[in-house]
Amino acid sequence: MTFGVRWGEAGGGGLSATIEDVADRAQVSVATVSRALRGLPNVAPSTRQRVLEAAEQLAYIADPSASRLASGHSRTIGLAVPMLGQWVYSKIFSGVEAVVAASGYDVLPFSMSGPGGVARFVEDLPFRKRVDGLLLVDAPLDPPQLERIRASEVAMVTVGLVAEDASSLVVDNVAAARLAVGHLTGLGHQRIALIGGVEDDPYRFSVPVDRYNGYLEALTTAGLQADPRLAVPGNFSLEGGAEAMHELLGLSEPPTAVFCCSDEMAIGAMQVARDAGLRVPEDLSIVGFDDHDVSEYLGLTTIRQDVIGLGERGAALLLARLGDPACGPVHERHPTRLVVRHTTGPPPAGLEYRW
Amino acid sequence: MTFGVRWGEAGGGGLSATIEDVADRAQVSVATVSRALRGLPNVAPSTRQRVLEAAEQLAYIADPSASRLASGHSRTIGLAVPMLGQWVYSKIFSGVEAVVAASGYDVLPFSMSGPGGVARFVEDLPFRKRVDGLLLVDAPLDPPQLERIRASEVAMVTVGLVAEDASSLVVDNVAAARLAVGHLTGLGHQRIALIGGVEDDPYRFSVPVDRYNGYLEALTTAGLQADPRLAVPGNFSLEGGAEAMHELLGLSEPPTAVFCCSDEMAIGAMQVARDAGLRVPEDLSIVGFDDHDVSEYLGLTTIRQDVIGLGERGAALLLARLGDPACGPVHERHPTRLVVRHTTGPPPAGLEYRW
DNA sequence: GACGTTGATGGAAGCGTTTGCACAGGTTAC
DNA sequence: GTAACCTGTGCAAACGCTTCCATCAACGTC
Repeated sequence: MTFGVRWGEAGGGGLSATIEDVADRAQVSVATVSRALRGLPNVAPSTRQRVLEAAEQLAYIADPSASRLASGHSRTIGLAVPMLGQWVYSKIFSGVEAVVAASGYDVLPFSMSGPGGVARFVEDLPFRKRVDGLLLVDAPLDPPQLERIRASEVAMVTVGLVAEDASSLVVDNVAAARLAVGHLTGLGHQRIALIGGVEDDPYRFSVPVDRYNGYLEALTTAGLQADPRLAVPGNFSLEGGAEAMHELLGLSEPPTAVFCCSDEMAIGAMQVARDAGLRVPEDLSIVGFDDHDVSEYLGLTTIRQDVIGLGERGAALLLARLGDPACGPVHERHPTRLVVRHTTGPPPAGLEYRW
Repeated sequence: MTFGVRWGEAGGGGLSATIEDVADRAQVSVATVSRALRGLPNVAPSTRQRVLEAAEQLAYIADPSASRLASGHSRTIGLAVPMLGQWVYSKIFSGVEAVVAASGYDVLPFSMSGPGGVARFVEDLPFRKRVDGLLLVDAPLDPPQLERIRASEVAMVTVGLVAEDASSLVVDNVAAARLAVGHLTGLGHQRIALIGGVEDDPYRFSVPVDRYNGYLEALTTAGLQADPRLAVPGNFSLEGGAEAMHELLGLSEPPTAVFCCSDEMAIGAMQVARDAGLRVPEDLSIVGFDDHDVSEYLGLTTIRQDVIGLGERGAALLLARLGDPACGPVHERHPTRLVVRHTTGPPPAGLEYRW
């Protein structure tokens, strides 16, 4: 047992006060301290006051490990994303962190891009015994994998994929892509390329697939035929977008417009196009996806989605679920919208009657 | 006590196995299980083997709360940054996470931009009792604040500021800014603006101040006189950079070159300049700072610093310190370099003899 | 005035680990 | 052949909380 007196009003210096120190100082039992500090009922106001003062003077905070062990709750939520450091996920992260921190929970990040990738994540379930809830973002999991995660018995909210008995938050990537490409066909473009995900993606992320399908649908709607040579992988990175654009420009019949599945790829593509002497949008139209921070300043026409909001909402949903496990899963669709800026326009006149 | 038999080879389904279940199954005491699983010495190879198998069959993992409580170590490091979601910090984060995850530690993020900001962070010390070590990034702390954090007795590594008895990682922002501005003076510019931090920054972040000083030094070296109207705040954001550029263009004698303290601000500035009909670099040269992902593709001349590496190195330093608390603090300076791309050139000829 | 009721409190048993200590048996050193 | 050591193991006491249960006083109620 430690002596309360060690904790001067300076509030620091040495070992940390325990609940017992507070109890001694407030002249009550540890049980009462625990109740008083957590705002539980059945504590006399005067007692609570005394406990609060004692805790304040000792600069006491409950040891989370002890508290977790005793209560069985970690007051922590896990956030698993494909890759920390990618723009979209860092924004989602900041949204999550803000909401979670405000509620007194901790957030524990997991990057599924580490060694072993998603498979390793599902194999190890590294969040086991450390989180109360898991926010799983854009993880392309098959049913057995989902089942394995579900068996770990943490509350789950998924973003970007739907899993029964977990709440989910999705954006309709198919519709959004259709919208973007429809914008191009509406302008009169007939030769429209797509810069998408990874070729033979081992992870089978759904985002690029959905956007690709939306692209196809929009072409069909416009009565156009898809040319497979116009759909090239861009790896969701600037470099990938640039390479893809190079490839497209090398075609015998290059596109008059490009739909890029992310703004990063669009930026890479745009730069290559300009380096090649093409004017955007006079010679080539470009549409992106995400509405990256810089897109507005680059004048990039794109599909806007509120990524920070996605993180905030996902976190809120998860916290609500933890607060009341009875409430069933909800499935929400988050809106996207087309933001027309200055990288899209009608196809070059000279080309219009080439076909 | 639970029966080992509940844990089929399926490895899941229901409550989680405890160390006691493993002990029962391996026919040893819990103490031996603990030692065997953690690779401690004085365990017979055959025993260890048996324990490992039992643990494997039960899909056992140690409960971190219990382990933390008993051992006094959380095997967690805290990462405190001014603002999650800002490009620089999300990159540092991803560097940290990679290193920390590989070593089996958890990382707990803190954003100092939340309610109350840095002051609140120092007041509450939210990482208390939850981390073994703290990686503190770009926090502008005064000595009493640093002292308060030090009193919380966590190992600390700082990035972007120097604190005695904590290891630190800094970049020489003064020299880097000098280099950037020296590049402009070398090209013949005489009217060089600076787009910097926040006016009367309540946080007193050192980064903008240092870069400003480097700017002044470079001007002096070139025999130029600083014009206070040419130094405007840009808030380290795209929007701020854009506004700052507007302000600069409104001057009776606008600059021929601008040094921006971050690439984001440079991008905003560049866009405004172009919208105003200025060609970059023919009419206006722009230098940034950071080497943002998109900078290469925008052709932005900038100061490159390896932010991911900063995170990785900081994490490694912290882990080393935790592994061997005896090892003294180290202070490292991380290199920066000027990357000349296509946004800088000589000042417009017509203007050279205006002054 | 005896009696359930309610509110405030304390005692004590966990929670699942780690770790200091004790101990048995087997070596090695003289 | 005894003393001094290792090695491998188990026992049990922490670690600092939460929470069930019992207790006790004060309060109407009939």
